[in-house]
Amino acid sequence: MSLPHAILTALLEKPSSGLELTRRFDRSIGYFWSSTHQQIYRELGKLERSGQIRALPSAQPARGQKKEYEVLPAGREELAAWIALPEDPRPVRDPLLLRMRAAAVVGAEGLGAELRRHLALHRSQLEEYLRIEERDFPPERTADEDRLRHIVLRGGIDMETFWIGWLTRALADEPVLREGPAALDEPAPAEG
Amino acid sequence: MSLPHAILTALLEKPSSGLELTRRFDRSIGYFWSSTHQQIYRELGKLERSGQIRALPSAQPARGQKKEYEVLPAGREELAAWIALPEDPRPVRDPLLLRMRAAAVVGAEGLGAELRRHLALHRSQLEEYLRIEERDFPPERTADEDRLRHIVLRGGIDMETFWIGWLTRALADEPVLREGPAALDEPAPAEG
DNA sequence: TGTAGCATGTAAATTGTTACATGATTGC
DNA sequence: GCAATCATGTAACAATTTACATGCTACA
Repeated sequence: MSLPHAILTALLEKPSSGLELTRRFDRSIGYFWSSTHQQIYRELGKLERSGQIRALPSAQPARGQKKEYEVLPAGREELAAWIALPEDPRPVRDPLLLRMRAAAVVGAEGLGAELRRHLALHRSQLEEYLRIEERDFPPERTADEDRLRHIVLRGGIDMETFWIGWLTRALADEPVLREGPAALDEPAPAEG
Repeated sequence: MSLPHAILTALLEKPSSGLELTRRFDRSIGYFWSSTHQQIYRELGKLERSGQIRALPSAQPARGQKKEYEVLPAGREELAAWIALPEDPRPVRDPLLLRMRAAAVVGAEGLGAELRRHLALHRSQLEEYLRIEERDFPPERTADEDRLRHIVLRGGIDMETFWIGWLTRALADEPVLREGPAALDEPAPAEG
């Protein structure tokens, strides 16, 4: 149950409206805690009612009107307390690993193509992380927050590297995953 | 939405009752698709009503009585079709990375201890996977299903290895994570 | 004035979690 | 008989996803 904490973190980094938060949950914060605008608006309402955030005075209370929030002391305290709270790693729940296990009983038809597709996606995500690293974390920076944020980004980099390595090795080692994605002289596969 | 597929896979590997499935979702299948008995019973009901599985004839329909299920052809087809279905990797949602990002704005008090705790948990999980690998996948085995299941297990091994590497490096590099679990000769540091 | 895009929301359905309830079987 | 354990479930709630609804602003 970390969505409120993700929102508090984002708002401490920079006071924002719901839509601005939504956009930041598509990059930045969103790289390790994804969310949608529906969840965000609902949670902003809860956080406001519980006195952890407030709308900036300038904001109109009308619908369709931009409404910016900032974190109150109670919210900051809640966040600091949460950081130290013991919480075990989530049990893994990964559809791709599950599909491969299923393939062991009903056949790997079509799985090789999916692995190659995922490999491309992870490579592209890794490239994006590396661009961000180059842009935001030049070697000379040493403020505490920068170093911690850099470690977080390295988490993303290492995770993508893990997927790329695992997928590459699986495809290289395993003959049953080597079927072509579609014959070259057939019409292009439809995309939805 | 993969729980039904996880159950179909588990039942194809071996027809089972709800409780037996629950136990296998605590190890084996559960290493990459976790679930609880409540979800499992609910889903078994749905799968039975939709004709993808059936209770074995021997099973009594009484409460408290063991009831074993097996997969019907429709279930096997559904599973085979699902394997080839394009499905993007889930967006990451990791509380530990989020906590570190939060620590960059409100301070890392207590976070180092959590990282060390997680490091120990991941090391122990890795050891378990390596024991399973040694026991179930000796070098000479070469059946298709065994090789695929071995690749899945290697996914778990590589993932734990990634976490261990990232945590180790973070703890080694970052001074603000080096606080003791509680200072031995000081009162607990106040935090504003 | 109409339409595209910005911005904030509501509603419903699904999925996942936590706590509890009930019946059967086994060993004492 | 009774307690422990096996086994199957219900109920209530929380989190997440998907689809839709509404109001504002700019601009052609």
